[in-house]
Amino acid sequence: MKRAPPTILDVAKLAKVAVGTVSNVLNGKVPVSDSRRRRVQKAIEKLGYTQNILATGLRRRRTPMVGVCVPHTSVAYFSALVDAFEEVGADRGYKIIQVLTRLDPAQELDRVQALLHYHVAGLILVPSIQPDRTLKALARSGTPVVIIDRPTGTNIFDEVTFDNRGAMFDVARRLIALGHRRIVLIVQQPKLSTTRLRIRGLREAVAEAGDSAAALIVQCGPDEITLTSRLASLMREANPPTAFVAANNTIAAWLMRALRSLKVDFPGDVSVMAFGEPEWADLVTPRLSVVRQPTGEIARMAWELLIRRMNDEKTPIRHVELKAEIIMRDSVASNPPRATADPKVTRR
Amino acid sequence: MKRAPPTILDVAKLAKVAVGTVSNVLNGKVPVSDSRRRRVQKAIEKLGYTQNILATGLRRRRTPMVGVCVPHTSVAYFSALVDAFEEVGADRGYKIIQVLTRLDPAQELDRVQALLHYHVAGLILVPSIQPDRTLKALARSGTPVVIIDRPTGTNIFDEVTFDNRGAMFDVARRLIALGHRRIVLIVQQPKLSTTRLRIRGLREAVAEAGDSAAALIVQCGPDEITLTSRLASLMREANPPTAFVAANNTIAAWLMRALRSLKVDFPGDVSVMAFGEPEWADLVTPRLSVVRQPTGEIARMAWELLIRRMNDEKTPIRHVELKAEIIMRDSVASNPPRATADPKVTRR
DNA sequence: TTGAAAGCGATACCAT
DNA sequence: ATGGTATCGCTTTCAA
Repeated sequence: MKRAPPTILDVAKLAKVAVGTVSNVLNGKVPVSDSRRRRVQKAIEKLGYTQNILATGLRRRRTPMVGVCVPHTSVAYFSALVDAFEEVGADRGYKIIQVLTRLDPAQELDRVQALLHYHVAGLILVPSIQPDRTLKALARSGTPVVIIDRPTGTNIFDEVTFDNRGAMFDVARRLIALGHRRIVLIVQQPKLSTTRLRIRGLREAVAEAGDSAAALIVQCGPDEITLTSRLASLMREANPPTAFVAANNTIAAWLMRALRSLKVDFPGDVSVMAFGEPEWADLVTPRLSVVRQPTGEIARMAWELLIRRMNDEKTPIRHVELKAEIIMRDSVASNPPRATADPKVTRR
Repeated sequence: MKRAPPTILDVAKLAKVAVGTVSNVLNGKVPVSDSRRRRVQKAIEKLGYTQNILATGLRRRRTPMVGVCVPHTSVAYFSALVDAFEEVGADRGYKIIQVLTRLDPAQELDRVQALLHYHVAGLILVPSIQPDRTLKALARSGTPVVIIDRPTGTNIFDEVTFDNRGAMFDVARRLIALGHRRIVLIVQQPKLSTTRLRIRGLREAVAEAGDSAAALIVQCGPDEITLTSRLASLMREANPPTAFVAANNTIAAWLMRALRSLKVDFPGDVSVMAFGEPEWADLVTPRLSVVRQPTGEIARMAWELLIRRMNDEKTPIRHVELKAEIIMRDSVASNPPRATADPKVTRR
C-alpha cells in the first residue's frame, strides 16, 4: 500500500501555488499572504506531507540534527550525560542522536565522519585517547563542536570539562589527612587527558605531604580478572596501599569484588573511592564514597555553547571548567583504624 | 580555511572520466576498466573526496544507517542492548545511531519520524506503552523494522522478545516453593506488554498454588519517595507481603533503599528479586537475585532479522522468543525463615 | 565499458 | 508577495 510520499510539488499543485511559496510557508522566513498560507497548510494536512530532510540538507548543506558522541553507555557517567542531553536539547527543533565511539580512535573517527557526512548542525564529543585525526576532521568540516569531559589541550573548540586535577587533589588530601600514606589510583587509560590531570592532582597532594606519602598508578587492564591479580600482588608487598581510587563505576565494581575475593577488608584495611556516582553507591556495604561529576550542568552548559556557536560560527572560543563534588561515605575511614567505643579493641 | 568539499564532479574532471564512471567505481556494481578505475581512485585520494550521503540518499531513497530506539540508557538492560548492537552491527557498512524515546509515545513518534525522514535503511525499536501511531508510521514508510523486548501483539513486524511470562512464572513458583504467599510485583508501567505478561505469569503461578497465595501489583510512581511511602503502608497491613520483584534495576535500587529506610530486613523479613542484571547485583548485601535477560542474544538475533529484511523486504515475518535465566542469590530466602545451625534461634 | 543527461526533493534568487 | 528556474551532489537510464 505504500506509494511514493508526497513532495513539495504535490502540495504546490493541490494548493495552486508555486513550490517556492510552499517552501516559504514551511520555513516561515519569507512572508506569505494569509489566504495562500491557509491553502498550503490545508494541502499539507490533506496529503500528509512531510519534508524530505535529505533534500533540504542537500540544498542547505546542513541538517537539523545534533550528534552526541560518547564512548559507552555502560559507564554511568556517560549514560547520565546522554540522558541529560536528551532532557536539555529539546530546543529549537534539533534532533539528538547518539553514536558510540568505544574508546577506540578509529571507531571514533569513523562514527564522527558518518555524522559529518550527514552534515549535522552540531556535535558534542567526549574525545578518545587519541582524538587528533577526529579533531582535525572536525575542524576541517567547520561544524560547530563542543568538547566535553576531556580537555583536548588545544584551543580550537569550545570545551566543558570539570576540574579533575582539583577533585583528585582534594580527595588525596583528605585521604592523607586520615592517615593514608600509600594511595592507589586505578585507571583504564593512562594517556587520557582526564587521567593525566587526576594523576597530577594526586602527585601534588602527595608531594605536599612530604616523603611519607606515595602515589601509585595502577592500570586495570581490560577485565576484572586482570585487575584482581594485579591487586593481589600489590597487597602482598611489604608496604601495601591503604587507599584506592577508581576512575569510574565499572572499575569501582571490579575493585570491590576483587577486594572481597582477596579478603581485604574495607574500610578496615583499605579505603575506597570512585569517580562517578552510580545508582548503587549508597546501596553497597560500606556505602561508596565518590566524586560526583556535575553531569546535568555539563550537559546544560555544553548545549548552551553549542547553540551559541551554531548561531554564530565565529563567536570566541570558550573553555568552561566546572567543579565536582566529593561525597564521603563509609568506604573511607582513617588509617590506621582509630579506636572504637570499645576500649578493648583499641589499636596503636 | 574551509573551502567547499570536493564533489564527484571534481573527481571526474581530475580523472578525465564521466561522473557516472566515478559513481560506478564508488559503488562497484557496474564494471569499470582497470585503467580508469585507477585514475579515479587516484583522483579521489588526491582530492580527499568523500561521498555526500545526503545526495546519495536523496537519489537512492535510502541511507546506510540503522536507528536503534530505546527509552533510556539509565536502565542497565537498555544500555547493555545499545552496547550489544554497537558490537554486533559493525557489519556491511551500516552506521548505527541511537535515539532515546523516554517512555513517551509522543517523543517516540517524534524521534522515529526523524529517523524516517532521514530514510534510514532499518530500525530497531523498543516500543513505548502506546506505540500505535509510531507503528503505523513505520508500517506506512515501508522501512525494515525489528521490534525488540516488548511484543506489539501485531503481526506486521519481526520481533525478538524474551519469555517474560515464563520467567515470572518460574520466579513466582520458586518463591512459593520457599513458602512465600504474598508476592508483590513492582512495576513502572502497568500497560506495557511485557508488564502484562509478567503479571500473567505471576497470577498463573499463584493460582496454581491455590487460595493460600496472592499476587499484588504495585505501581511504583515516578520516584523513590513515592515508592517508599507505598511500601510503608503496604508493610503495615495485617498480612504484609514477604517477597518483592522489581521490574528493572532502577526500581530494584529504589526498593532496596526503601526497605532499608523502613527497617524491613531482607532476606530475613522479605525476599527480593529484580529483572535485569545490574553490575551491582552481586556487590550489595544481600546479593541480589535476578532474571537475567539475554541482551547479547537479543541484539544478535535482531540484527540478523534486520539484515535479512533489509535484503528482502518480503521475507516472512518472524517472531523469536528467547529464554531468560533466573539467578538466585542471597536476597531470596525461605519464608518463614528456616532454622539456622544454631538450635536456639529456631523459629516456628 | 563509457559518456551524456534526466531526475531525486527541496531552497533561493530573480524577475514580476 | 509570488512564480519560475537554476542548483545542491549523486545515481541511473539510455545510447553510443
